[in-house]
Amino acid sequence: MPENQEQFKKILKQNGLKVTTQRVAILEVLNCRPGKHLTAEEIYDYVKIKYPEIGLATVYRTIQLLSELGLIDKLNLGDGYVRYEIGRKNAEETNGHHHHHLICLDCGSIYAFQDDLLETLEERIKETMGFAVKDHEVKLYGYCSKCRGNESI
Amino acid sequence: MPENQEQFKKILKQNGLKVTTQRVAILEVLNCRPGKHLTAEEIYDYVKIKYPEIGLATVYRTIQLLSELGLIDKLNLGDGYVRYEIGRKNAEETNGHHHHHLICLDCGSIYAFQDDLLETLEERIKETMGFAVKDHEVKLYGYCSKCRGNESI
DNA sequence: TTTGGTGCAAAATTTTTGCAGGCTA
DNA sequence: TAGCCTGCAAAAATTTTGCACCAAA
Repeated sequence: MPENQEQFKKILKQNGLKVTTQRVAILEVLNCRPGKHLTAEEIYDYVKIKYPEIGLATVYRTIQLLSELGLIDKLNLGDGYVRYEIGRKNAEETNGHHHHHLICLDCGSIYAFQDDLLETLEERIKETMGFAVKDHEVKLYGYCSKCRGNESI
Repeated sequence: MPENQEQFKKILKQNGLKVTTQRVAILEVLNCRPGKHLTAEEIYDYVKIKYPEIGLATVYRTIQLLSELGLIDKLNLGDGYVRYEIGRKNAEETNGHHHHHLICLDCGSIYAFQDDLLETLEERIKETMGFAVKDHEVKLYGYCSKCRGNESI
């Protein structure tokens, strides 16, 4: 993550933005938790551990900024909270591949999986509807193995 | 929609719920606009045309109820609003098939398309992860034909 | 030094809840 | 008639904004 951090600073500067302690700290929180889906409030709580002076407004302003820069991804998992996670492009592990979410209707657990299955679909849509797909988001709702074991659904 | 309305009343009764003017009116608003994605406030405005006495709280309570009954679908199109549309199972036209959304990053238009492509994926997930998929939601972000014509993106 | 960024508090939004009265079954 | 449902208003919860001060470049 040190190299990741350098990358981040460069991106800020390239966009005429300043590198502040708060911005680095917020990205760090998300970067240390790939695959975690945090709400603004949760990010705020984590950042406060290291920087208790930070304000919630700054968290909101920063995640909006990071989201626009494509450094973090905004998620709506259907539970009424807007959530964020480190951007696909930045998380080394995911290699820039899309990943999607499995949401358990019983226990609420969220699992990630990767798949490039949609590529053929996206091409077809471009041909038939003239719509050029740039990004996608897939959510599958169902019951995870744990919950399927517990009860008979 | 008259037969649809009978069906709706039956469902309410089956669940021990009462058939009220407000509930019928709200479902009617959504039922008359298949494919439209309305926010609670928008639903409220439409219903008020016929029933000016209705309260916003009732709209919220009712859409939550209708959503639980599966009569309407909750949508998060990423624009910060929670939206609703008539449920797949009830909209005759869609035949109960899943439909997904194309969201234009430029003009914000939302198009629907149908596809059963995910079925093979869902089976694979069940086998490999033990996760039984019951429903899915797919959003594709990109640029629609109109916007692609206007500018060179 | 200059400009953008931050913290705080207040405001704005969106959604939920409590309660007295009204309507369905 | 009994109990669910509604409207209103107040409360909650989440996010945005204004402003004076502070910090990065």
